[in-house]
Amino acid sequence: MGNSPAGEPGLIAVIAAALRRERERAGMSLSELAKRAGVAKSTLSQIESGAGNPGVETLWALATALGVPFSRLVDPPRPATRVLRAGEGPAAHSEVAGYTAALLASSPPNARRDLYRVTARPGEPRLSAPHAPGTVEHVVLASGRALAGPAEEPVELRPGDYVTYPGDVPHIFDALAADTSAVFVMEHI
Amino acid sequence: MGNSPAGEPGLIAVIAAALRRERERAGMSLSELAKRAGVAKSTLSQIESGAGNPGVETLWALATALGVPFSRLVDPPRPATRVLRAGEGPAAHSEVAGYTAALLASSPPNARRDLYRVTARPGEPRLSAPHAPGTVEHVVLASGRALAGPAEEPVELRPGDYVTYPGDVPHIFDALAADTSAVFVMEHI
DNA sequence: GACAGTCGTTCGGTTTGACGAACACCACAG
DNA sequence: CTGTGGTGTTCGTCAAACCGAACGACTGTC
Repeated sequence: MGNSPAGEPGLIAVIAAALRRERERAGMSLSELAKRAGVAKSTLSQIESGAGNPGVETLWALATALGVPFSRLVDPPRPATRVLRAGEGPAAHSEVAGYTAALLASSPPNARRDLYRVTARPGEPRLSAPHAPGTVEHVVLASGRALAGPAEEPVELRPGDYVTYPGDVPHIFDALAADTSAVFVMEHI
Repeated sequence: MGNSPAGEPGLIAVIAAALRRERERAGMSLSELAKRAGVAKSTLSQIESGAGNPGVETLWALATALGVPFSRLVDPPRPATRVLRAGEGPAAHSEVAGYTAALLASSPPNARRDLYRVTARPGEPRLSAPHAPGTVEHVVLASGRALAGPAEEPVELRPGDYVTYPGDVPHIFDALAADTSAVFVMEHI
């Protein structure tokens, strides 16, 4: 099951560390967490010590007992300070007539939540095909005016307005004024 | 391991469905996926049929072979359309002299990623104490001018500028012009 | 000091997940 | 009709995850 490219900690090591970290953050003892999760504390002890390959139900029980999402136990963190100026062309950006989308940030692995800056010219509505099921989009209008949301029932936005909607249906972003810009957050849940 | 509140599908059923869905979306046969992931196809067959409690390493191998994040196999989706107007006071908002922060969206359980809209008046810098370790903040300036980032080395932002930095150190947001507003994304990774 | 209450660890026994081979099924080439 | 290559399934074996109990260590309380 070669998923440990030498340098990396390895999956179960990550889980072990995350589990202990979250447990201590929650101020629980090993015994207490084991009891709450309905797991033998011997099992929990072994998992935290990095032994073996726990079953998903076991891990799930522990995660919910800790009150944290499952993914926090498997995806490690990662910080850093980064600046991107208004004009700069970032990692990835798409551009069609009068519409530019700049990818500001995305979370590994395989991008679960992406942050975009969008600018659009009026008169050229941007219709997006449905994304993967479970996707959700958030839009905050920074300037101008726009029509955004599901294609069937878009919402008119003014600066500061916010709308969220499922991303797995066709959706639209249509600038109604010059200098229209917005911040997009796209979650892949 | 009572994690199936009657109405819900149950964890392993969710995994089974998600696995089959993702596999078919990737256009892979059961045999092919099994081989790529280094898993016996009998094992994969049983998992997809909803049998038993697969190990995390097995699931991880399948997820990476499918090219999808681990969490997509365990966390089911959830949509909804919601609008919040610029002036509206939403779910939660803090307000100190000349500084308002409105919580636009947060992801359950226990908020892993929050979306804020912030407006600030110049001359009243907002210094935030460190958040939980692993927190990361993203800021996109919508209007005005501001100094934002880690307290030791803030960055001057103009409309459209973007900065990201660790949230577990003291950080600052200082408006430099009237009508300064920004969009905040706070991740708890 | 003796006791009760934690903490987290280690030790047999039972349950069960992962494996490989054999299986039935279908499609197509010969 | 008989291979040959593909699908996804079921079977028996073995390793291991999970469990409960027993363990030593450490902290109070009477």
